Amino acid sequence: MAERLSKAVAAAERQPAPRRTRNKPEERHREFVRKAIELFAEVGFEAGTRELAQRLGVTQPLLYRYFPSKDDLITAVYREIYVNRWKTQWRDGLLDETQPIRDRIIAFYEDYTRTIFTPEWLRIYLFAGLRGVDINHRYAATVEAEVLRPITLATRKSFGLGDGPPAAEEIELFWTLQGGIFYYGVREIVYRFPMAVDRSTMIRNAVDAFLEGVGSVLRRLAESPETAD
Amino acid sequence: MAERLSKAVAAAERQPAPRRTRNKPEERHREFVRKAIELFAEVGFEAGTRELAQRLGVTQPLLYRYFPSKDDLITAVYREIYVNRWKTQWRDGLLDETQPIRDRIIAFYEDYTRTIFTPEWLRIYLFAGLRGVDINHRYAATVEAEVLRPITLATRKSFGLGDGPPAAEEIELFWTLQGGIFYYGVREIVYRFPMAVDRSTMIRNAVDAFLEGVGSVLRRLAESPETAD
DNA sequence: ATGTTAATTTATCAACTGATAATTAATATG
DNA sequence: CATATTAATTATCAGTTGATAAATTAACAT
Repeated sequence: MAERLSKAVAAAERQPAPRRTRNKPEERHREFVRKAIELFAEVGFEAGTRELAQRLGVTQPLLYRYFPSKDDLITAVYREIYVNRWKTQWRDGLLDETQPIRDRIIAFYEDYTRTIFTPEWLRIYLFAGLRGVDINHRYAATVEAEVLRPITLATRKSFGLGDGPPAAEEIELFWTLQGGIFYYGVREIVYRFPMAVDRSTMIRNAVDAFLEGVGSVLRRLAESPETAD
Repeated sequence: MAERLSKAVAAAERQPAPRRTRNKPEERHREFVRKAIELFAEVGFEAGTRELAQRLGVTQPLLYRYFPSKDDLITAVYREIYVNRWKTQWRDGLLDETQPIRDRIIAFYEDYTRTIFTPEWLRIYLFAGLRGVDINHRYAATVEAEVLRPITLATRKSFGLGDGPPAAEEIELFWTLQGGIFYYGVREIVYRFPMAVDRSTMIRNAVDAFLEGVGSVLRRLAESPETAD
């Protein structure tokens, strides 16, 4: 399978040295990362540096002038996707009390899924998780601090409940909603299931059912003593 | 001179071939698959056949007496995990009307997560999904037919709603619950997050909130004409 | 033009990959 | 005990991998 491909590649590379024109280092750097994201999303991190070079129309050793090792390239990929694409306005929108809680949560998930429901975001996130890097830990901590805590507090408030720091059990409850929506994306983008319900409808129904039912559980948790610590 | 000596020493020290005793082919086959599951769960499918052979205390070419190719070994691994570990009693339990719907659903997720919340099950499932094999499609079809449809129908009934075939939107609603619980396992087992809430509590809260709120959405869907098709 | 600098290429390494052929030895069978 | 069978080994191949050193050449300053 890979043999035939490599043979074709070898034939193509035997060309009389296309001798690419030079580029500014910064542009190159960004270009490398961009194409690396594309490739890693398709194949995973085992993708060869030669394959990447070929897609860039460049020789393989050149990559090592810009990244000391393949791992450093991978790190740059992480930064680009999971740090640079985070929007601080998500938190702000969730805390904007001029809007009803339902609208705020739905608007957040509409925009959030627009950001992360791409092969690049989701596939590389799962690849990273399986690899055991700490990206996922750091990202989840951000989600909890910037999204789930605000959602929990805002929801509590909308039910007329106290506004102390959210208990672990409360946060976990909203993780279930987050996970349910996230996994819709995994099914659609990663597993490539034919989805019978469109994204917006799914979000609306999930949030409606959740908000309708979460009140009773939150009330119970507010009354019972904190068991989890 | 020194080289010749070291070469002689190396030859002498080259273990006198531990020469494993023979085993029955069937046992070997099962043993290979078992250890392959272990290895693939750890490293992924790029795990080397030599590493596997070493863990089995066996030479690498021997693997090819039992599996024509590495891909055939991987297929055997899939079968073992995702076909052989499926319990038909899950469906039966969900349809057992002598029990309240809440108890049925909680009991199901308790047992189901006991089966799939292992590194082997979850990691290999994600590896397979990223690889683009059809395992995940087939498995999801089973989940939908054997779990989500029964849950949907049973829940509908418990709310005194009609009992026609479930609409896609209804099924999708229960996929959100399924995905939320599934993703708890991914966070715990794959990402290795320190979980602040134990599995049973998470399941109970998630199911309670869901059942409390799902009624209103189901009623709305029952009244409005089928938009999704 | 001329020389300097650095971007890019060529050539190459050692380690590792899945897979095959030939050989050895343990077991069952007569 | 002799012999056939086959489980398991050794040896090896061809291809791929990440990475390094040295040679080349494009761009730019003078």
